[in-house]
Amino acid sequence: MIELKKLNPDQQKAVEYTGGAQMIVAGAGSGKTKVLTYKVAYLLKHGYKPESILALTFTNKAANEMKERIVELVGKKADAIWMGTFHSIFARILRTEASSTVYKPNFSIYDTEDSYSLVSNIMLNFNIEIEGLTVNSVRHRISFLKNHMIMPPEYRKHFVKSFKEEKIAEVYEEYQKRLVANNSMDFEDLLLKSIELFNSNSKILHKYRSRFEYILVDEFQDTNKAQYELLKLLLSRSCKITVVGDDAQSIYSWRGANVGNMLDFKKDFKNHKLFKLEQNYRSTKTILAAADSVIKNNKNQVIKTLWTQNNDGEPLTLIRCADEKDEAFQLAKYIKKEISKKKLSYKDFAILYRTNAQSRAMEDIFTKEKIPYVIIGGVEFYKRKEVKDVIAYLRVIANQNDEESLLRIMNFPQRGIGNTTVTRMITFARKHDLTLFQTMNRVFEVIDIKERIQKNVKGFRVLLEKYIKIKDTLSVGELSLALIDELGLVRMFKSENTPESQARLENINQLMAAISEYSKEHRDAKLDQFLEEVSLVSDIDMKDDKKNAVTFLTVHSAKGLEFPIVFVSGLEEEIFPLANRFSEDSTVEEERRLFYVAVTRAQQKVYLSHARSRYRFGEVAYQSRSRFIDELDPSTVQEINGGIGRKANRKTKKELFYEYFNSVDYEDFDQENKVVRIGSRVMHEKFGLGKVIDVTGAGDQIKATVSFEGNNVRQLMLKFARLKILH
DNA sequence: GCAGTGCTCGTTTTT
DNA sequence: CGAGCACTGC
Repeated sequence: MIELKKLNPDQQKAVEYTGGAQMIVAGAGSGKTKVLTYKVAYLLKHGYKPESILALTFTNKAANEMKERIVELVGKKADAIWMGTFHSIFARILRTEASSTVYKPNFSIYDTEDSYSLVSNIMLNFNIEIEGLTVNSVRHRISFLKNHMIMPPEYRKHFVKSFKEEKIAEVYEEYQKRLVANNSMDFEDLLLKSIELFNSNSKILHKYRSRFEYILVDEFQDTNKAQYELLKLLLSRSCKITVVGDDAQSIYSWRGANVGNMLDFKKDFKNHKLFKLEQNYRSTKTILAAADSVIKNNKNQVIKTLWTQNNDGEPLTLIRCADEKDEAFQLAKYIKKEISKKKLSYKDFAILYRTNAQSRAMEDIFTKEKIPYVIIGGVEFYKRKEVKDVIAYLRVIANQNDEESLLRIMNFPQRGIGNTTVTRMITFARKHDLTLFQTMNRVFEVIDIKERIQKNVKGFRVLLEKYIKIKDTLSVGELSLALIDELGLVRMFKSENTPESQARLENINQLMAAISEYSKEHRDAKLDQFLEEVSLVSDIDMKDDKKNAVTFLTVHSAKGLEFPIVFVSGLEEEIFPLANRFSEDSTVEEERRLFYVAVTRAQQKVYLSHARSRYRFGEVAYQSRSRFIDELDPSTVQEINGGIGRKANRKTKKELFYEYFNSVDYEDFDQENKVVRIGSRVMHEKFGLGKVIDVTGAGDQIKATVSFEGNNVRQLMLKFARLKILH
């Protein structure tokens, strides 16, 4: 049962208003998810059918959580609500309505990497070798254009003014053509093709317009032009829509998100009602004051005051560190300290950073310090090579037009179909207007391919066809299991027996576990459905909240989350704010909003850290501290002297070693001429401090037996081990 | 056609 | 520093 009494008066009013276009400006931690949840429950209570409500969120995780909470309030019927990200909802609609488009319902969804390789193939094909036109820059450009709804004809007409742009236009046109030929869409297409469909087919448009009687949008400040366009298309005359957003938390403009949508909304819906949620329930007064003191340096912002009844709380703690390892070590130290002091466990901590690369040092040190952690993002699970390879098989089995996936697996595992053969087949395919898959059946017609290799191609095709035939009779789980077995991947990785192949094997096993779990939960799910899910999940969606571990994640991934204690690391100029090659003022403002988001994730306490030097691009870079630190209201921060200089007397033995370890460059040490003797003290990057207990061999073959901390005895080849000899 | 080794290149953030 | 990548020698 829903009790509006559990809401504050502002929240209540926002829930109860159902008169038309509504905008809720909701500050960080002001209970916006709660309001949305109650609002949906309220709509259900007041006669809206679950299937007539469309709720759009930023991540699948947010959608799932919201749905769970609504189920708690109103029961199972909530399952019928249309709730998900823009991308997943419109993918679903496009599949249903595929017959009215040029696509077949089993279209593939290309991620950034797939789209990269498609662009790369096109550029190779077109022989484009122009200074400064890399595959990445072209891919970015295309993505940018699509995000801003500039299609090839318009691009050509208004933006092509140089030779370079002419070439980009050619690639862009071909890219769009190939996507259609591959029966595939990239992320942007999911939105753009939906718009196209609605604009070209009024029957379908009206079907959805009348279906969705109420639309709710979360994180409205991070919607892009196409998304806003879709909303406007779907709205009927009564304009029953609620958008929730906070301009101070707009951090996705690089992806085409347009805060301007918040202003446009006010213009486009003259009769809209504006609601504000300004009471924060999450953080301490000090944290809010600190966040506010920084964000107010932005020129572009809607002034609103966020207040809280929570305690003052502790000041933010600023930690100075020698370098990234020292930083990681100090964060570990403070986590241990907090746990021993307060009733907290590992899962109450989050370490935030600006770029994924920064997690590496943290991982090393936390492993050494035996602190459990989970990483969100980085090399995402479904993007790992071996995982993508298996997925590529499934994609081809589902959609034979998917040429990018077919190319991926053509010679994986190796079956004697090399580049030359593939190039010849593609040339043949283009000439005869066939797909690559069809060409495989006519490989005997392709000149210059040896009989032996023709056989290989035929064998590959027979393999695929076998699975294509049975794909609808087996569950996704059974199908994948049989496939993996036939490909012999497990055997392959086992026989390689290297650490890398071990890791790959692990990933394959994990993938199989995920697939069979999916199969169990979705008894009659078809392959297409599973693949769609896989294409649109993000790592944050897979976050396991039950595991007791410190969370490592980027500030972007942390959006919408909260933790009792938050560490914002790497607060250095060029890192946070990140150096921008095409620097414009607005980017610094976005970085500042990002900092605002980071700080306001915390409930009780914020630690800030910055390092004096840091490995970047393989060399040591000296860092100056972030301007955001200096913008903080000094009364909210307490600085402690960490790794550098003073107060060294307080350091533990271990700390001193870390510091020593980090303070010496390898070059300073003439390791060649240093002699390792029994009894030498050495430092190893992974194993830490140790003592040599035996030395054998001569010349290149010298091996040392070293006893490291924690009864860890290892034999190491001096040539490779890069031991630091301390004596 | 392919494996193995030098090379170079480049690193934001993500649906 | 490390992951992908083009080149080289089989």
